Amino acid sequence: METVVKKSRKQQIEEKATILFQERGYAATSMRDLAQDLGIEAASLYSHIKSKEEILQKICFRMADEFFSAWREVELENSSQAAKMEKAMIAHVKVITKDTDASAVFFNEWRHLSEPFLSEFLGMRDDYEGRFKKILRDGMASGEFKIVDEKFMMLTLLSSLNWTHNWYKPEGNLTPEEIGKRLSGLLLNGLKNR
Amino acid sequence: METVVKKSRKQQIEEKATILFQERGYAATSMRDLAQDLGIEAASLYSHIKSKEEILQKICFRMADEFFSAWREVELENSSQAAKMEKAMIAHVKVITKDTDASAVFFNEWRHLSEPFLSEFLGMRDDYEGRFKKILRDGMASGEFKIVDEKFMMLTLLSSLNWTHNWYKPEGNLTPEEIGKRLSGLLLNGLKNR
DNA sequence: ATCACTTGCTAACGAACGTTAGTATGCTTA
DNA sequence: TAAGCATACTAACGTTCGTTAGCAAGTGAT
Repeated sequence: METVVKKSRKQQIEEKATILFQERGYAATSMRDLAQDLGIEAASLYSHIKSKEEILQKICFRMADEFFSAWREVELENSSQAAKMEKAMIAHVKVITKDTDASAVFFNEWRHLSEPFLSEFLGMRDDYEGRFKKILRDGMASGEFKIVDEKFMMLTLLSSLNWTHNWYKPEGNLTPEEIGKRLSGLLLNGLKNR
Repeated sequence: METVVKKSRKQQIEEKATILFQERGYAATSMRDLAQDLGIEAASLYSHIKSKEEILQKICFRMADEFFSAWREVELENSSQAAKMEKAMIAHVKVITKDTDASAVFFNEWRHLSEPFLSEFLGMRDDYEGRFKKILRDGMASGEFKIVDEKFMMLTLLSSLNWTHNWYKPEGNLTPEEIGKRLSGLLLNGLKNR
């Protein structure tokens, strides 16, 4: 027996918008496109939302929240920096794969945010990247990692992680957990001292 | 003494457009924006170009050409698959760093191409990715590389390479050659049998 | 001196854009 | 039964979009 949860129209709008923003990009998606996909008139959208950009804001900041929330369990890991990094990478991939459409919008369309949202967004991104850099720094300080260019390593690491939204398929044979493990294995193997 | 090469207006248009497309995205860049940056009227652009999309096509297919051209010297490398992969990665980074703006457009805006250009573009991308996969396959067949998921590895590899356009600065302390070397070192270390 | 080419303008086209105002209908709750 | 909320409509607003037509001035080559 299934429990049918009725989604509010507002939620339906945001979900459809996420798909369209991902497929065509924010700027190339019109409110009339969105309305048509929902079977209503464009003007009717405004009974539920304030503006087109509001939808983008919701998507971007909800994803940001999820990345930060997922970090909580990362902080619990204290055995080694390698273990901590693996946990961080797995957590990151889990968030992405839970909603690849929203992730694509998050990664590709944030620049269409207006101020002050843009600045807030970039601030959060800096914070998040800083957490990865800190693990690398701590690992190098303790001798666990080779000395490498911290920023270079962080960028390479995150680029591999963040690309997963482009190819992950829930029906594929790799679970999010396994993807995170493989990526950390791959990228940390060349990094570890032994 | 400097040699001043006068650039044709058409070329100036394409260069400015590249910058704007990179900054704001193709769809969010208007012909009036572009014209204003050049100090002329929007209508005047059409004395030099056929359409907005023509500019995008030029950028995308010129970049594609450069990636394929750079591959020629890769084919000369036959000592080992690891050496070949390193050469491929260096060549790839060199192309990206020679024009990071055009690269950004190439990577992010190709979906705004109309048919048949879109299909042609995707075909070329498949071809190019196939070349990386082949090096991996050959390396695994010869025992040089560990057996891994070929597609997964190729995607991870290319995502690290392709992200460089986002952070590379010509005035930085890393040369394109060194970036390619470091990336191949990092990603291939975990891959090699030893 | 003429021709061709490059470069640019003004004016305007039809289409699409995000959004607002005002109204109507039906459902749920008090 | 009344109130309030969710939902959707038609009509239209002012703006911006990519693009075209037609014209004009300057430059370099023949």
